[in-house]
Amino acid sequence: MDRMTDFLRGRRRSELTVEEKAALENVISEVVVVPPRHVIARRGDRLHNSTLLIDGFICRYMDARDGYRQLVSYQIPGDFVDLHGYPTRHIDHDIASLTEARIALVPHERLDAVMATMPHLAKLLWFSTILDAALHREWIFRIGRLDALGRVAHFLCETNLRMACVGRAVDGRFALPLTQQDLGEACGLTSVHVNRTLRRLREEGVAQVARGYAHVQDFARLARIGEFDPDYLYLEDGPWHKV
Amino acid sequence: MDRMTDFLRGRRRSELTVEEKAALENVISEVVVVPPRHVIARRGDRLHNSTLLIDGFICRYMDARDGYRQLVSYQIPGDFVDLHGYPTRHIDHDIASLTEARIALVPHERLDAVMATMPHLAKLLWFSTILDAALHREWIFRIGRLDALGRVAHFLCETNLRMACVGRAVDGRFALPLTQQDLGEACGLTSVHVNRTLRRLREEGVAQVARGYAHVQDFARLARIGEFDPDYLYLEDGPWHKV
DNA sequence: CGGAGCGTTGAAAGCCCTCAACGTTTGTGG
DNA sequence: CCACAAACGTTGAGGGCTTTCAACGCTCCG
Repeated sequence: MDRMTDFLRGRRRSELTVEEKAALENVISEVVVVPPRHVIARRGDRLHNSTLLIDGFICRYMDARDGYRQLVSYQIPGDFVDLHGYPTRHIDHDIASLTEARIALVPHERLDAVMATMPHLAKLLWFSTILDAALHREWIFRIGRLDALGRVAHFLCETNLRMACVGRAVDGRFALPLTQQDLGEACGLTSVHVNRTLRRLREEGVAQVARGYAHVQDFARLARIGEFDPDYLYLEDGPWHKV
Repeated sequence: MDRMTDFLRGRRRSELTVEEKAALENVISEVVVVPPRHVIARRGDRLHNSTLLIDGFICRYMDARDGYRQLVSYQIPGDFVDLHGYPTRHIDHDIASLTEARIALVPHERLDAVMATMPHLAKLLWFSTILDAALHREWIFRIGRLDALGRVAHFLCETNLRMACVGRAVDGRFALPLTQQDLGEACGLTSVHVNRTLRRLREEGVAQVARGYAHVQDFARLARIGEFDPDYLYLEDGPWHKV
């Protein structure tokens, strides 16, 4: 079925035996399709499954009192959406689809079996939640220390590499189905200022974002603007290390 | 020796058998003392041990180009400092002590043994790294969506509960050995503005921070200002739920 | 073809930063 | 125990980046 093909694809420390690959396919109980802009889970929900994203975009966010929200993460194909809900049995933020999304359900009992019998595979699952935490830290840095131009640039660098990693970016072009409002919620900016910032990047020939797609024309310059270092993505050695 | 006494203390999902407690004590190979304001590990280092903080304060941070830094986390007694370095074997940010700190070293081979033979305990270790990620998400929210007053208030709420959890806060009073510069680096503010913000909290009788100590006088109001919901700390039912 | 959502642009206001000066505390050595 | 220096804390004034508010154009889909 190959529904797990993109899991940890392109990342270091992701060597899997044949048995482990088979075991991974078998943790999936079913695959469901979620419509775009649909709330998948809410803060406080109890979980008995975790979900792996096969296709589409999903975001995780927290609401503020004033009605605005803050994205804390987004998931692309190959990402577990809420594997952290396995040890906690509970989620502490909201989850919603951005596009139509195909997600695989993974019952927690099956993960218990993996923990009990396949420690190396269990460690890889743990690793994938730790990648998430590494991304969170980088987001703290991005929002806490960079100005608007840097934040958007950093966001685009990260997304470009993550998409390339799972074979969904070619020559700096990739799907980016986020509105300027969404981008603002990810970067701690208003949609108006995101608009002005994207215009600057466009006018300087660094990157273009329009109609659900992004085109990074000058990755090196974008990375400089965003003080971006791909270290935290734990990428395999490959063409991305040249940037 | 009881060096692990504070690990996951006061958190849900932290029920341990006698054997597991003993195993936890045995993962420690040695205890070392680190002087204040001392760099413990640097971005890019390879790790063969993880460290548990027994006493003192430690912070984790990332440097920006302009010389400023962004704290991404700080650890108090009972926290693992870099357990995430076990699955990754590598750290992606800098770690330094704030005060003198007693830390326990945990060789990764011993964690391999736990993974292979004690899946329930392994799941608790995983859980503790997931608590870290939950804190990261809350920091993203804090910095991305709150103004200066809210950020500092949220920070104080979090610290108060975490310190209370390990028996180090009484009646809203606890050690806070961070300078205003440090607080700024944690909240994405300058030390000057932290100073003005603390003054406002002091003048309104909500909280006082001075000389390495904090005193939260009105937790409920502080929580309202900081839009603080303790859900993400996974606290046991207890007096903290009254706030 | 019409409407709703999204994107774009301008003007003005606000929050936080920068710069600068001075007061206070802490720690060290005489 | 005192003197001194360095680090930390405090306060004011001015400037800049981002937000807010408002209007209008564009795109996409029913």
